Amino acid sequence: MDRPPARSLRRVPQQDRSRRMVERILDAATRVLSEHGYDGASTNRIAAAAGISNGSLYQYFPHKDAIVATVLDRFADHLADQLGAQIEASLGAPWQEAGRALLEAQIGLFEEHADLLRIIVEQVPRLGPLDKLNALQRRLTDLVRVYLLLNRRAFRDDLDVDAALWILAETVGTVSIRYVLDRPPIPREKIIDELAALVVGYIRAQEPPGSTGRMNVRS
Amino acid sequence: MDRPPARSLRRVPQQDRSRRMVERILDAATRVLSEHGYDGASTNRIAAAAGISNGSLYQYFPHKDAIVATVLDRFADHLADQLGAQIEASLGAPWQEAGRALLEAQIGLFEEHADLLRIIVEQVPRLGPLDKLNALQRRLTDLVRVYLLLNRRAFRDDLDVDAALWILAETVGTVSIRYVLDRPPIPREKIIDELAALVVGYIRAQEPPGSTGRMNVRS
DNA sequence: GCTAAACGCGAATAAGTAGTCGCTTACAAG
DNA sequence: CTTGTAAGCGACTACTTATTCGCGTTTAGC
Repeated sequence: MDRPPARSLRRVPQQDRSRRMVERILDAATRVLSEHGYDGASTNRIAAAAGISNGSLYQYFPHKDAIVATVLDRFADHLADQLGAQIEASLGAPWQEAGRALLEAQIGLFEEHADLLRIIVEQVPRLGPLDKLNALQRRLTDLVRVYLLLNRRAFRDDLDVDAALWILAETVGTVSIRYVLDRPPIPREKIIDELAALVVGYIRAQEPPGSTGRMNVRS
Repeated sequence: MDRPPARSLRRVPQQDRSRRMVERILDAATRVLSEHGYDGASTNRIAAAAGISNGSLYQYFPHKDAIVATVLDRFADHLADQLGAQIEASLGAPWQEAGRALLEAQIGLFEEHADLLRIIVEQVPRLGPLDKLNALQRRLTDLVRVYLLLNRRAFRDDLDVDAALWILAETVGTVSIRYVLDRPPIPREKIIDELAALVVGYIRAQEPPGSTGRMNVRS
C-alpha cells in the first residue's frame, strides 16, 4: 500500500538543459512547498511555478513524494553544512560558548527557513523518516555524547547518559523549533539564555543543600 | 478561502435514533482517524465504518472538518476530565508529588490514546487552533504559574516567570508526547524522573560555586 | 545537413474526493 | 389508520488529483 520513498532520479539528465530543468523543478518545489504546504503543492502547481509542463516532472522523478523528499534532503544538507561550519569555528572554545554559538546558529537557520521547517515538522511523519535529517540529528547528539562521557565526573554522578541525551535532544530541538514556528513574545537572546540554563541545571553536579531536590522519598 | 471551523450540528437531532447516529458517526470517525490518519479518513470511509450512508453525515455535520474537530474536542474533554480529577486528588500533597502524579497521569493518557494523539500532533495545525485543547494547556500552565508566583523566593531570583512558563510547558509537553509516539528504549519511570530533574534543576536557586555557567550574571 | 537519441510538452486518463438532492422509510401525534 | 415531519439513503455532481503517453522539438556527433 505504501509507496517506497524512492528519491532517485527516474532518468539521469545528460544535457545541460535537463540539468537546469531538475534544478528548476527543485527550486519551484521548494517555493511552492513553503508557500502552500504539502497538500497545496500539487504537481501541476509545481510545474507551473517552474514554468514547465507537468509531464516533464515525471521525466526525472518517479512520483511527487520523490520531489518533496529531494527538496527536504537538500535542506538537510544545507543545515548540515552551516552547522558543521559553526562547529568547526568553535572547536577551541569552551563548551558553554560553543554550545551557545551552535544553538544560536541553529535558531538563526530555522528562522531563515521557517516556512520549510514548518512543512518538515508537520508533514515528515507521513513521508517516513528522512535519512539526512536523522543523520544530522545523530551527528549533533554524538557531539554532546562525547562531551558528556569525557567529563562525566563534572556532573551528577547518577546521570544516565543515554536517557539524558534523549531528553536533551528532544528538549533543545523542539523548543528551538516551536520558538521559531510559534513566535512567543520572548526575545531570542532570552530563549537562548533560558535553554542554556535548562541544560546546565539538568546535568550539573547536585543540588545545593537548601532545596529539597529529588522528589522521591520525602521522610 | 479557508472554511470557518464550524463544528456546530447542522441539524439538531430530536429522536433517539438520530442521537445514536451522531454517536455512531463520532465513534467511527475516531476509529478511522486513529487507523488511517487525516488524509485516509475520507467521508466515505467514515460512513462505511459507521455502517451508514455518506449522505447521512451531512445531516448533522456541515462538512468533514466539523466531524474531525468534534472528535478532537471530545478527546480534549476526556483529557481535561481525567487530569482534572488527578489535580483534585493531589490537592493537599506537596508540589513535587502532585506534579509527579499529574505527569504520570498525562503520560498514561497519552499512551492510552497514542493513535489519536499522533493525528492531533501531526494534523492539528491545519485545523486551526483547537479551542478546547488550548484551554486545557492554559489551565495546566496557570496552575504552575500560581505556584511559581507564590513561591518566587525559593527559586533563582532572576527567574523570568513568563519565559520560564513557556519553556517548561513546551518541554514537558513535547517530551511527554515524543516519548509516547517515538517509544525510545527508556522506561517510563526513568522519563518521569528525568523530566522532574530537568524542571527542578531549571527553577531552583542558583548553581554551586564550582561550576562556571555563563549565564549567571550574579549581580 | 543528417540522424538518432535526449528532451519537453500537454491533453487525456483513471481514481478519488467532498458534498448534494430527490426519494423512501420510520416515527409520533391526532 | 392518517398524516406531517424527522431520519436516512445512495446514486450523482463537480472537481481535483497524480500519473501516462504519443508526438513534436532540440541537441550532439558525424
